[in-house]
Amino acid sequence: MAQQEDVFKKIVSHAKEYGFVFQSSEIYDGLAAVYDYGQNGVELKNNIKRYWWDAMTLLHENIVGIDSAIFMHPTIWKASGHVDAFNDPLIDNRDSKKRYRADVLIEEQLAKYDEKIEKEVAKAAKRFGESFDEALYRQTNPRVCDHVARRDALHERFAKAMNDNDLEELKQIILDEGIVCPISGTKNWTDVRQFNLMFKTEMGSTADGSMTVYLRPETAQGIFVNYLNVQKTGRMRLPFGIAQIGKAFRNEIVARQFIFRMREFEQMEMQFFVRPGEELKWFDQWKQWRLAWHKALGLGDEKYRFHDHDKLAHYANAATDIEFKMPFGFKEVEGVHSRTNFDLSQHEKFSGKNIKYFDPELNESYVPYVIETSIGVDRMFLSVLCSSYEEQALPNGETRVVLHLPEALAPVKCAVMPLVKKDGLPDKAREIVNDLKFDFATHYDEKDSIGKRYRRQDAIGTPFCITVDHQTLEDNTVTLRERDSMEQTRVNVADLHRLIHGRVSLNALLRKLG
RNA sequence: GCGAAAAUAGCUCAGUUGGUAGAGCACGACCUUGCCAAGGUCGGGGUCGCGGGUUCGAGUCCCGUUUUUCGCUCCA
Repeated sequence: MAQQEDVFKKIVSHAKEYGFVFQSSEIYDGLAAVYDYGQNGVELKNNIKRYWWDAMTLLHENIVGIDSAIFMHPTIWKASGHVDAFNDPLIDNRDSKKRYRADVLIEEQLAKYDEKIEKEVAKAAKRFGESFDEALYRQTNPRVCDHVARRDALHERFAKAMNDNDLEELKQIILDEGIVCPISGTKNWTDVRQFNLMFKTEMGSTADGSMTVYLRPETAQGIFVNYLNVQKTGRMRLPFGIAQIGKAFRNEIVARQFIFRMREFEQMEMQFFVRPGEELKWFDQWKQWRLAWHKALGLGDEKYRFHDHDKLAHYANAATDIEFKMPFGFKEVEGVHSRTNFDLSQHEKFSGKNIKYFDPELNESYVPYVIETSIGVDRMFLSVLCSSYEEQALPNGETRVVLHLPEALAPVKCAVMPLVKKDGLPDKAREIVNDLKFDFATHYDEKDSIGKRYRRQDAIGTPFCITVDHQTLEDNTVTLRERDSMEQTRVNVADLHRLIHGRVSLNALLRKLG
């Protein structure tokens, strides 16, 4: 394990050293859990997105894409449940280092009063031979009266504090009630803090005319609120899907593990709209399709597993994660959720608009059920990077660092290099670059020894190196060196395009998916 | 957010009891060479994360802060 974490550190260093990922605002000491993609990282990331987008929109005639805005009407987040679910008043116990939801602690205290009251009333009922309700109604026992009064007062005070979002009052209630940490048994509490996981900003430039808007915490809602626009203008029939790639933002309490959990991240989401009752069939279908998409990259089938959720979110009736074996363990890369008709029904309720789908075959209207596939671009990026990284011992006793990136995803497809920087070889190499550059990301490099240049390309995962030597000037052939095997073959310059294209195009990858 | 550790050149690191900031690699120029990280010469690059304090003097000691890593916690 320690060794694996060591490898992870090296991968993070490698990502920086070779222009894949930089920390945001580095020269200003950085910004926590925010990262920038460098010159090679952006290419790899774009290739991942293209692979996903094409797999969705080209291979499925009933899936189309959209690009919705990051800003959305704030009521959308009330409808989706994010405003309530993402707002928890939290409090820490300094002795046990445990964190609790302040409202839950107080609710538990209320429940204790209820227990006490119930106990006393039951005792009274037994003594006077009354029913429980009769005894409760009379409330003659002063101890019961006391508990009831305190419970009701607490209830009122708690409700007001929650309604006013009064965090100081919540803490005061916890102190006044003498609530202790169940673990440490102490009352050594921090202040109550609000952890709002949604970023807020103001829309409208004047102070009084502005409204609070949120940076979306997921891209899905942009699809839900547009589903009927797409269905009608695209004349879509169920089942159909809408795909979207875009940024989402979460003000995570703890964001760690490099780009695995960031505050600003990118999602690739596809919402698939189906008839009620057919959702679980489609859920299983999408689980298989999505796993096939991952496995086609050839990162290693054993590195994937499903993790079915036991505890389902309020909107779901089935959910699974596709987990990938990162250096720090199996981690969620993608989620496949059966979201029922929760989101669409909520939007119908909150917007007051009819957003039912008319099914011409059944001749009836209904709110469709939704299967969601949601994958984190950055996590996908990390899984590709981690599984590609190798420190390879060479027969000559040296070590090379090589990224065995899937060839279609590699940021640079080929590098053209003159064996020596004289005798017209650079000119010939430039000529080849000027032909290949229209179709492939092509590097030219004449600096340092040829071996060093090969290693540089290995380090960024370039699948092919093309070397121009003196023989090239005579018969127009070059050596084509493969990244993984380091083997060289002599090929005609005229064949380069075909040979490279056959290996690095997304087409080959997509065909594996049918 | 709590606790622990760390922060010195692009990278990896050294820097003694406090006394004028170093190495290797990388980078730039030139020479030599030519198929898997070659050699030589010269050069650029650091207010030692940031801010205070102690001291004649702080990379070094103290306090605060930021960032990173690890553990806990959280993840609708």
